[in-house]
Amino acid sequence: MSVVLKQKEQLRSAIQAAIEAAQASDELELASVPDIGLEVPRDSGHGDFASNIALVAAKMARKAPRDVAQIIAGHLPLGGFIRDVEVAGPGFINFFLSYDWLFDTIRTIEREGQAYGDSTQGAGEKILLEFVSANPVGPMNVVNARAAAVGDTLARLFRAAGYTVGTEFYVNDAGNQADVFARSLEARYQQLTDPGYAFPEDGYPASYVCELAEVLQKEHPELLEMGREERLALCKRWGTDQMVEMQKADLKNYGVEFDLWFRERDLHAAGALEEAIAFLEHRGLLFEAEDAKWFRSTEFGDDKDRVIVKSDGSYTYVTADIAYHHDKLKRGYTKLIDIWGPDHHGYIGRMQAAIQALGYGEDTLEVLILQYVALLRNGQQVKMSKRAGEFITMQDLVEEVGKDAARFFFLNRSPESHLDFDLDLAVEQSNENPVFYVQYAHARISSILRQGREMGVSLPSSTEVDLSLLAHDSEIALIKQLASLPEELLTAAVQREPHRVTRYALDLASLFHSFYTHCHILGETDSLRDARLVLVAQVQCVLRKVLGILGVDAPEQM
RNA sequence: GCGCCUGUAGCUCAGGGGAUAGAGCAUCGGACUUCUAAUCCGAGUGCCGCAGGUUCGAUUCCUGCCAGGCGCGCCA
Repeated sequence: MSVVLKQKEQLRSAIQAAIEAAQASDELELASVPDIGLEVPRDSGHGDFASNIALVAAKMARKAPRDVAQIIAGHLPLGGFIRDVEVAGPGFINFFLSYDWLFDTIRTIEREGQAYGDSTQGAGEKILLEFVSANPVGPMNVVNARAAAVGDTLARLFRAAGYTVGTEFYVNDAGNQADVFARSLEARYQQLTDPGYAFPEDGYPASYVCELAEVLQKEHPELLEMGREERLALCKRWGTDQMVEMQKADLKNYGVEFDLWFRERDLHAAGALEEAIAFLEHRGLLFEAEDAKWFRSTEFGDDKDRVIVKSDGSYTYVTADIAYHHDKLKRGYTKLIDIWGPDHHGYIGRMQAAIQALGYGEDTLEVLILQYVALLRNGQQVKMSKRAGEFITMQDLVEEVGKDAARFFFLNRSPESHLDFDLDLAVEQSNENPVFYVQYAHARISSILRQGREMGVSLPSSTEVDLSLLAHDSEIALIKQLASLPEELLTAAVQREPHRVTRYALDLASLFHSFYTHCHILGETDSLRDARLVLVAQVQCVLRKVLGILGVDAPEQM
């Protein structure tokens, strides 16, 4: 259990005992004791912890909140771990604790290292996190980049929270768009020998298709000898494979590696669509109308029923997706989380319905919808046109601003907020760029420890130093921030809010920088120097931990 | 028309039933003979979109409205 939780539990029982004592002496009359709320106040002047118990209990006690607080406070034992108590504001009870819990925090981090902040909350739950899943017909865009950052960091947060996690990229290599792409590629291939060859009306005009055609010509010169159908099949297979490899490389370059790249065509080959259809048919959830086969998704709360087999006998996108999600569940995952772009939110209802039709609870599938990303340059929104092949790809972005800045920027916003990505700011190697601010804190600590070693001062163990020397305001604030990590990480995971981690990292870096200017280390007396060395080593450990969750490098020097 | 997201400082955004609503940037003024000044310290800024409701207490929760973005295919 985290130090903070342990502290809260102790306080809770102390408050409970105080209330009981007050009742025993007839000062307070309560039919029952409400939940005892405890929080770490934003303003450190309000103590280490504060409780609103008196405000909540006031009505039941038929007394003014401040009076209730006063009575409870009067029964709290001082001198032990509670250093001081005050009643403040509308009736808060503020607790000032002895510093032991802060020193405990330092020792805990030293003992747990990179495991500090982890929990076992998620034990027993197997989460499958599917994200990005961009069509294998071209380069990824900036929303894909946002999804990649959010999904990857969520996966890391889930692992830290004790969940078993699988990450997957669903490759939609069997649908319409793959066919359009194949025809485009085939046409560009033909045009290499026959410039007059017609390019499909709905084809992809972008130049990467031409470049791909040239590679294809070298690797598969036999294509011209084939029949058209066979030729298109090869273009589709080979072309989407090329795109997948490119996407894989781009994502790796961005610090994101999936456990599994799941091919839609494998589902088709395995007969999984037919199997899913038969399953639904067997449960009486399909019907025929207008020459097509429909899934009665309205049975499970969807707006309208959905076509599963088109009148031409082919399948819709949702058919394959049902089969895919069925496959995930059959692999033993207890929770499916999909991260989608904003244009897919209308799709949630039918997939939720499908999951229930397959016999699983309505909480099984959770869909997180990201919002759009607008790129700004010189304060102006960058206009993009996919049709014209003019758009900034994920790779462009990573090349321009770097992996660390890109990830940090995406993760610095709540997932559901529309995001303005300022390219000029992200690329700036200056104090304006928040990612450097955090990395700089890490590098500064490395530098101190390095110079200490050069001076023959090695890092002592917390048991060898007098931690009570850490009494400066900036030191106390810093340790409190370290103490709050476990709860922050857990909340970020449970609420699916990775931006909490960037905020935590920025706050920690800020507290460290402030400490750094107020407190020297290597020039101080041995005992103070050693205590501070232990402190900054733990700060560095935590910085490395949170940067690792964000997928951002923790440099030794800058 | 229906659905989703958003509306908080000049800008970009956090926060969230409770104490004086925060941060970064921008603006202004300070701090380097000492561990990295990519840093720190200080200063000002707010009908928390509007109107009702619930509550001891609402910027936060509920309802309605207004504004911006997006979606409502036998596309994916």
